[in-house]
Amino acid sequence: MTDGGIQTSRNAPATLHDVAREAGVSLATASRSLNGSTRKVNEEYRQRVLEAAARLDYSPNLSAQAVARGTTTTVALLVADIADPYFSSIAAGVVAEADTERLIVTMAATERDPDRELELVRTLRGQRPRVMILAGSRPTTDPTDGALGEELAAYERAGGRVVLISRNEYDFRTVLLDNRVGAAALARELVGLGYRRFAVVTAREGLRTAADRLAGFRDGLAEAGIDLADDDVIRADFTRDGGYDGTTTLIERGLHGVEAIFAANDVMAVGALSAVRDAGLTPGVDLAVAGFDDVPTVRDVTPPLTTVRVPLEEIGRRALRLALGDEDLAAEGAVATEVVLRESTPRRA
Amino acid sequence: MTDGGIQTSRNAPATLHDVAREAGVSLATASRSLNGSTRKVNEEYRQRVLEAAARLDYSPNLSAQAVARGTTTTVALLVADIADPYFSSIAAGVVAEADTERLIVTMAATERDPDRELELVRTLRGQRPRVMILAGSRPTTDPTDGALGEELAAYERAGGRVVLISRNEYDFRTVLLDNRVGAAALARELVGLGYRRFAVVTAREGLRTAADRLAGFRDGLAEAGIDLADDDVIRADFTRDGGYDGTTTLIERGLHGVEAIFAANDVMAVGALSAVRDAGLTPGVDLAVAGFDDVPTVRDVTPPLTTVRVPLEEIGRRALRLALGDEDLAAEGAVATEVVLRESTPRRA
DNA sequence: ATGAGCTGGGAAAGCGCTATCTCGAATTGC
DNA sequence: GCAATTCGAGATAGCGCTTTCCCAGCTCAT
Repeated sequence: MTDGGIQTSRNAPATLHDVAREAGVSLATASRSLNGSTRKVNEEYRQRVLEAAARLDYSPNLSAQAVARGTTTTVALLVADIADPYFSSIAAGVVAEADTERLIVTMAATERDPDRELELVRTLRGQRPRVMILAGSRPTTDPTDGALGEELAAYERAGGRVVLISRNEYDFRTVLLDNRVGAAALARELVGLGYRRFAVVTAREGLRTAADRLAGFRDGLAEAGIDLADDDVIRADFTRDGGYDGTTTLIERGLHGVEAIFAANDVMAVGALSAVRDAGLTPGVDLAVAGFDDVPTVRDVTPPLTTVRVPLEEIGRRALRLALGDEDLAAEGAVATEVVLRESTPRRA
Repeated sequence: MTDGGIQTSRNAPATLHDVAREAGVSLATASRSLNGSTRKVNEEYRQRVLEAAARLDYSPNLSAQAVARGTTTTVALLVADIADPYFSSIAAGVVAEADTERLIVTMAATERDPDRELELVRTLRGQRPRVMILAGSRPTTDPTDGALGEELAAYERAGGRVVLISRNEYDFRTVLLDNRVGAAALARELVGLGYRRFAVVTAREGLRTAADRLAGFRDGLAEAGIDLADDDVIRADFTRDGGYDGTTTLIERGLHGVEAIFAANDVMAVGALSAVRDAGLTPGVDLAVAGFDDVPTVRDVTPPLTTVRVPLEEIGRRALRLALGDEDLAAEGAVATEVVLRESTPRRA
């Protein structure tokens, strides 16, 4: 063999069978000793097995266990984009909670493509995960024509548990964030600070989360008798660059008295901040900016960003607990959000 | 049964056996039709099987396949903290590359705890992943006393592939970033901009990556005949808050002429920026700040951060390709880094 | 003593697949 | 026209486990 190493013989990993032989007990006893089944096993035997396992560096084959038991210890998590702090925070929560339940998380990225998402669900279903968590909003109109819903339903029929994060489109358990209420509260606060003329930079038509936030913001303004002209709603990608571009567009076409920008999520808001600055204006002074989510970085941008706090990691944890059948949670309703005022929206003189 | 739903009978998922029966062919033929084995199967039969599979909403049980084939399609990825942009960027790269290879990624977080890391490796080994990627630096002194190395070696002996990212402690394939060279280049550039007195905010003793970056920075300064006093090296957590705290400490104890701070990674640098500001100074004007990594957010902080770009996502992709046996990569050596000068380190008058 | 009732180890039947092997039928060569 | 091949479907032996099921050896009440 061309394997250059010394003693690098390719040993197949030890099987339970090997352990049993090494310990001089039956396969059944070895199995029982190593995973605490309902049945007791003589302490002396147990020790022998444990030692043999350690000696052989045994590691149980999870696939085989899954096949034999008919159930896995896997959680599947789908997000739009792993590098986006919104999703990575949620993912961190899911992973943390999974860890306490000794579950393993498999992750995939949909890249905001419904077809991809559907395909990923199909593949991941093959893993027979105990739970499947889908984060990230879907288009309000579904180009795959309900195929995703059917796929998920089939998965649940087979004993799986689906949890949706912030998308109440189908009839599955859902962790809802109060996008609408949060955005309304933000609008109210901004009005309270003296702002009267607003523009909104949001996602292109058809993204549920973005739509709700816009609607909520309108609600809040309406309470104060302020109307948001359609012209003052700019559509762009739901990303940092989208925020930048949308804001640039807004500024170039002329602000016409707009005093504050509401960006439908924080990464857009951060882009907006940079766009404002690049246009030669001072964010917070010439033009206020507010976002939504309170992702970790927004307290470190300048000026620190006013936003609506969403407990992202908690949402991840909650999604998993919900899937695992914590019914208290199911009753609790939407996750509360909280307006966080920072210097990007100073009180208006 | 207490199942409240209409027609929500809990159907076990269809098995290949069911598909074969439905299609009126043997198990073997069904298997061959659904995954294109080496053997041909009559087109008419194939169609029948495919249709039956669709009708029954069949999804192959990956665990069973893994057991039967003796090999999985899984990649295990260990990172310190999923919500940290450094790791989430790398993870995004791994996931993207895995996707093109039709591999599934399972992710876990070590939370920078070597014991946890070891335990996670043990658990994940049970999955028999094809590849195991460990990102994130380890202490230079290993509290688990080489146990991790042994565990990984055992895993490789059993046919797995280990890839380390930015940690060349063991004898496994590694994606090395040129921390030392990058930091030296940064130092050189800063000197070129007119800076002469530096402080470094870095991780506590014993973190490889941080140590290399410090050493490199010293190298670069040394070329210009500048010495970095030990007093001017502040140790703190390798996180945003660590950067903040370390910088605060530095400022409180008196700057004694320090003109620029080098933070050993970007999240620390971002914390440093905030600390400078909170101390009543203007970052970039009163005190320059530079970081390392070029995580996405640093172009949006104010002033935009000078840093050393590390192609994080590319590193993730590369790690996986390397594991999969792309030997060209193995020969390529460390990943190149590049100094990116931004406004947090303006030319000194 | 005796038989009913526990204990707890071992044999073996799966779990849902893949891959080898078998073997009849169709194809080919001379 | 008949043996020698080739082809491809089906039976079956695993893969590494778990979990019945069986049964020997006990204890204990009668």
